[in-house]
Amino acid sequence: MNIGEAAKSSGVSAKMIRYYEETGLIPPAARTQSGYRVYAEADVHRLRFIRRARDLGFSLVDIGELLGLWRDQSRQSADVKQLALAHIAGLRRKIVELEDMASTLETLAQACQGNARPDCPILSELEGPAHPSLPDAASARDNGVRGKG
Amino acid sequence: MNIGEAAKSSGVSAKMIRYYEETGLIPPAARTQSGYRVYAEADVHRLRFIRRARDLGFSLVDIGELLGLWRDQSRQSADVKQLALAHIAGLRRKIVELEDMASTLETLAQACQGNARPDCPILSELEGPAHPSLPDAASARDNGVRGKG
DNA sequence: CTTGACCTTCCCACGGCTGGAAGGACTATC
DNA sequence: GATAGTCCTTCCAGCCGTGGGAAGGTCAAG
Repeated sequence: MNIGEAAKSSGVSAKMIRYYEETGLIPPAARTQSGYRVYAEADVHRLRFIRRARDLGFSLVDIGELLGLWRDQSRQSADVKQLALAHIAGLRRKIVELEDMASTLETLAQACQGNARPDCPILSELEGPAHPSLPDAASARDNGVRGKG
Repeated sequence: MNIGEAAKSSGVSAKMIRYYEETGLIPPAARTQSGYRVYAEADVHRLRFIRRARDLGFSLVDIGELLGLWRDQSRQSADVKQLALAHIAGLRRKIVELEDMASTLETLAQACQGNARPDCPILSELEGPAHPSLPDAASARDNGVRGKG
């Protein structure tokens, strides 16, 4: 099975498969005499695992650990759970942060007439926090949670 | 005022100030004879504007537009509002996406014993959606929250 | 034999920074 | 006025995960 087929049936692009191999997330694929990468069902299975973990927002480092636990028959489910809970906490932090931004902006947008005149509370707020009645803007910007941008 | 002072009093790092200048977000600063950048209060004011917009999650491209509107005395508040509303929509989309991830993971984590034994529904879910006992968790992921596939 | 689809490696770009190295400029102290 | 220490300058490289594309090799079909 060539990389294209493996990509199609795993949902991971060929580019990404090569990248994952290069960074050591997955072991080097077998090769044909001419240098083409060759994949077996087990490899595709692993790629699908990675894809699903990405869909759940895990970083590649986390996924490396998850793969290790997956392969380890003597693993403890507590270790997996801990990883998951830590990731959930990161997601929740990020959600709160974005929620703060969105709600602040919504308050400002509601106060903005949105007409042909220049005066705008959104710009006033950005200009300076001279509006004591409005909620604070969020301060931290990124805590490492992967989005899908 | 040197770049270090401007950085301190605006909350934007010196590195960032140079970067913003390089990318054209802000105009080139004045220079001393020896090449040091020099900043006036108005420059710091603009940097603070940028900082606050970043805190609200605006991209640098968006901030460029906001700066243009800010400077433009004949602006229409409708234009500012439109920008804000588009950004809010983006934030909300991302929040929903992260929320889906978090809730799926929470369902899985709750089903995981978290003990010394190896069996773990989290890994089972990642392995393949062939888990009839947890259909809700599986479908939450499939519901449109995929980034670029 | 040629066409076209695939594969290979390689580098570049994105956003939004952060860090560091090499070297010049300034200020304070001896 | 030498020296130390802190600031400033530019340039280069990396982070994360991915897409894009060039230049060239390989393979199957017509």
